[in-house]
Amino acid sequence: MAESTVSCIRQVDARPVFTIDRILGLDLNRPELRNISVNLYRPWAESEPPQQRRHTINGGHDLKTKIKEDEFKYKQHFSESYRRTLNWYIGRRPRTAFSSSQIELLESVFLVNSYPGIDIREELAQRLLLDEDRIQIWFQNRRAKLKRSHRESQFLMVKKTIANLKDFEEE
Amino acid sequence: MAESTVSCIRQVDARPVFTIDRILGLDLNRPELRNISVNLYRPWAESEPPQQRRHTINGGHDLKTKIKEDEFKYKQHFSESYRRTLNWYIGRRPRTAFSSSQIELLESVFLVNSYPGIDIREELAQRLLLDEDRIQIWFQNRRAKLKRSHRESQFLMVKKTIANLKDFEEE
DNA sequence: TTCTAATCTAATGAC
DNA sequence: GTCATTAGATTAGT
Repeated sequence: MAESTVSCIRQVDARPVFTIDRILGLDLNRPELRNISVNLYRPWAESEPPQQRRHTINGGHDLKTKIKEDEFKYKQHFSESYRRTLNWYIGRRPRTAFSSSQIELLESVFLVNSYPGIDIREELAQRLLLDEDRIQIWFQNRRAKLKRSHRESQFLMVKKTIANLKDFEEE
Repeated sequence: MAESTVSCIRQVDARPVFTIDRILGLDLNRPELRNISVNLYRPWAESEPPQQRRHTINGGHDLKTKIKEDEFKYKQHFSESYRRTLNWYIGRRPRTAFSSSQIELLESVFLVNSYPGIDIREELAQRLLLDEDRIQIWFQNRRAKLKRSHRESQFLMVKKTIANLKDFEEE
């Protein structure tokens, strides 16, 4: 179980009272405090990775930067398999391509209810042969898109109004 | 902000064809569901809402209690999604973007104590020039993140074990 | 390039 | 407090 991880933290936790100063005084660079790693759950990664499947908790930034550098370095030799490995390394789910019929159903549901509960999402997932997770993400992104379009139209309205005011002044 | 809410509702007004039967339960078009005003305390909202305050603090009731009561009263007329829309109309707190140095301190404190008491939270708030509220929320979300990663790694372990068992059987 | 699936996390409300 | 879910901001694939 995660018992070991938990107890590790509890151990540290168990110390009596901390002031910020004391915490700041701690040498966080000590090896036992660094490289606290976390196994990420990547269900779409089918086989065992060639490398260790570990990301440091807040190492995402450095990791990404490093990967970007490598990407630039090897850009001309960028093969599909290398990209796949990179993708796995970063740990991103492969992009799902919805079919037009799937989109059609999702859009028609969105028109009526842009916040489907778990029951509706599950039903949709079953009908469309997708994970419920994909459905949820789709609705999240769809709502963001709607909101964006509203913002943009509002902006246009304001711009128009201002333009009209200017015309009025010039008359 | 009001613009998006209004057009959200207008969309429903258009009454498109329903594809999933369960959605039919929602009828946001009923007039009695509209124009329900509940003014909440949103100190970060720049201007006062145009309506009168319907809830005032009086007697032994605090604002939250009173709002809860009214919410219960109207619950039968209140669809979940309408309530949500209403809340967003009233306004969320703008998302706080922590600086990397703020995150750094927060993380270093989290490493040794993931449940800081009010005294430490206040001290952190003072140092980081943030509200104590933000600190508390940050720790809540950080704990949730840690827990999630634990769950995920456990799941992965189970998957691995099962895979190993299969390999063993096939030998 | 644009559009959008995916990710991360601050904020919220239910319990 | 946890937990699920949201919005907002971003990253990255087609």
